[in-house]
Amino acid sequence: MINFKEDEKLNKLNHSCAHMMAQAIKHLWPDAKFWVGPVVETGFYYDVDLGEKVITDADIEAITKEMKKISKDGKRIVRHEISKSEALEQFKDDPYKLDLIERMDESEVTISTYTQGDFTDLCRGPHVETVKECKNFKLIKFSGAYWKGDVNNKVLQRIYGVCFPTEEELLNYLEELEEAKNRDHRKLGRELGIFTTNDLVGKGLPMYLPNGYIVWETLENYIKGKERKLGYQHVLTPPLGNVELYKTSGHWDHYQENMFPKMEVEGEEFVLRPMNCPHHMMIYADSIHSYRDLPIRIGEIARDCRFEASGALKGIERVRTFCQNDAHLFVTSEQIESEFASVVHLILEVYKELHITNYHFELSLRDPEDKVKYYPDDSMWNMAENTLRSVLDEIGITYVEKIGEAAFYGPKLDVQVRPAVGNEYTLSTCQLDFCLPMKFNLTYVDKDGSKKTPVVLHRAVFGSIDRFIAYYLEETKGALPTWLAPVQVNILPVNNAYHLEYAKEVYEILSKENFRVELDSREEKVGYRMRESVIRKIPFTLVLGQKEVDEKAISYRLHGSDATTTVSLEEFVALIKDTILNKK
RNA sequence: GCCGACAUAGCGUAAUUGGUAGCGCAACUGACUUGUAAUCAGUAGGUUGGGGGUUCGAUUCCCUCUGUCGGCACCA
Repeated sequence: MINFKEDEKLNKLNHSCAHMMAQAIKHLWPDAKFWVGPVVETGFYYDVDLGEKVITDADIEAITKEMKKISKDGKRIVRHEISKSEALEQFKDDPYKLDLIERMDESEVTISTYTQGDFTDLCRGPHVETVKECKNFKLIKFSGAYWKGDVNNKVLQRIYGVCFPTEEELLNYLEELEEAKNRDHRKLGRELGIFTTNDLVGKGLPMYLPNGYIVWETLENYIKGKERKLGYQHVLTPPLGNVELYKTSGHWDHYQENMFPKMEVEGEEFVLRPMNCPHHMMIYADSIHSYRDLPIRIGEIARDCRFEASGALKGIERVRTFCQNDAHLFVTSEQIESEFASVVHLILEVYKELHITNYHFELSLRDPEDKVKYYPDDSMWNMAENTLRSVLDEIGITYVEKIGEAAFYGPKLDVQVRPAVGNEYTLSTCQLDFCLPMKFNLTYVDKDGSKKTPVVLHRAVFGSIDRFIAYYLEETKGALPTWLAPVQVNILPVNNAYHLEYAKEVYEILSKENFRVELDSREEKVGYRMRESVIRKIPFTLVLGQKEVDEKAISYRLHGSDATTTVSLEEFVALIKDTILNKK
């Protein structure tokens, strides 16, 4: 997908188009006040204060029409450099612009404006030569948006759009957007029988259907197998706990409003757990540990419940209950680097095996200015952040640093991915934590017999199984690789009267190999059954007729291909085994 | 949660100024006996998301609740 922000040419064009949109809005609503109109990854937007006025579909049409007119008129876009006092004077009627200007320091930035015809906007630029270049645009969507992103502020009207140098590029892009909707996991999830929801059960509480559970179970077994090989031990802990547990960990203070309300039973207060760290801390605390025992790696596919804002819920990507592919590694300070590296390597290995290439790393650091959210210990934070940095640099992966994105207890490495529709999100994570072990007084006995506090690494390779399924459905456009496919082989006898017996033989043999096989012996034409097999995205569809019966062979068609290949049954079994092994 | 839009059969959709619901696919029944993306015919399926109001009459207008979608905010 195109990134408007990073493409220099598109960035400039879209920025100019944002100005043109503002000009059109000013023409239609002369009292409109403007906040900012930046270029983002998905195009441009502008935040506007229209007083009580709320944008409608009809307004978007009117704005579009006015923009076309402005573009056709083709005014030049002219830059002026002005002093701060001039800027304050020029924008004296626009409180939002004044807010921007007042925070500018003349010695550091050149204050500039861009003018096209009757419209001038405060802007550092650059811009295209004339508004004529902005003619191939489309206003995509609109909504309310808090001023400065703060819920306590006024809601401004935000309009998003895209602009391209040519009409062809614009149309191609709009088509891509349409196609993206077809690989939205919510659509695929229903079509392929992966999950469903029900109003009576409640929102954000998906139920996995038989097909979905096959995917789930296969992923779970895969990742637990990987973890076992790396010395992880799996446990099973309850999905709720005493409120004191979360008060001790600090989660209660930080995330109370995002937890389901506590319930009182026989004088005790419980909450549905929003994360598993405290339970795993208690597992560690269950016995006395020697430095020789470390690292101790506790893993669990663990169910959590979070009271997510209703507006945040999305398919199985963002839900109110989910299962994390969680683990906590209890290590000595000398082991931090090697264990962290081991987790990064595991993530890289899993992504490679599953052919995932579309992701990037973010190193989430604390905002030193934020004294409320983060555990107050500068040396701890510096040490933790530098450790993660040095390991990442040594491994040689590229990453972006994000200030203020760390967890309250420590910095983290996040793997970010972009869904078919919507905002980027975190898939895998690995977090360094010096905090919780102290809060729970966890210890191990060191060489000299003294008690030391272990360091904890929180990590999740699949993030949550739920979210991973959402992601992988979209990555594969619903054509899940054979090892995950709910049905791996679909057998179509050409004519039941002559070929059903052989088809049953093949079915038995493949089933004994533990492949997930179906035999479609309905009295329908092969074309009809083939169509259904393709729609269900079954990896292998066998067509068995007289030729195959005579030759004791099978003919198969691979999903995504329209070619048929005929091989012996033995060869076919070997082929599927190989396909499953390679996660293709 | 906030701003806005939407909600018609399992899924996708239609209904002119308000006159009580059509269609396609899927399902079911029968015929056809089939060679790689749709054989033909028939049947059944709806308190138009729930509740309330306006009206002689509401899928249509108003209120409300629930849910979904697009953004915003949030994301341990």
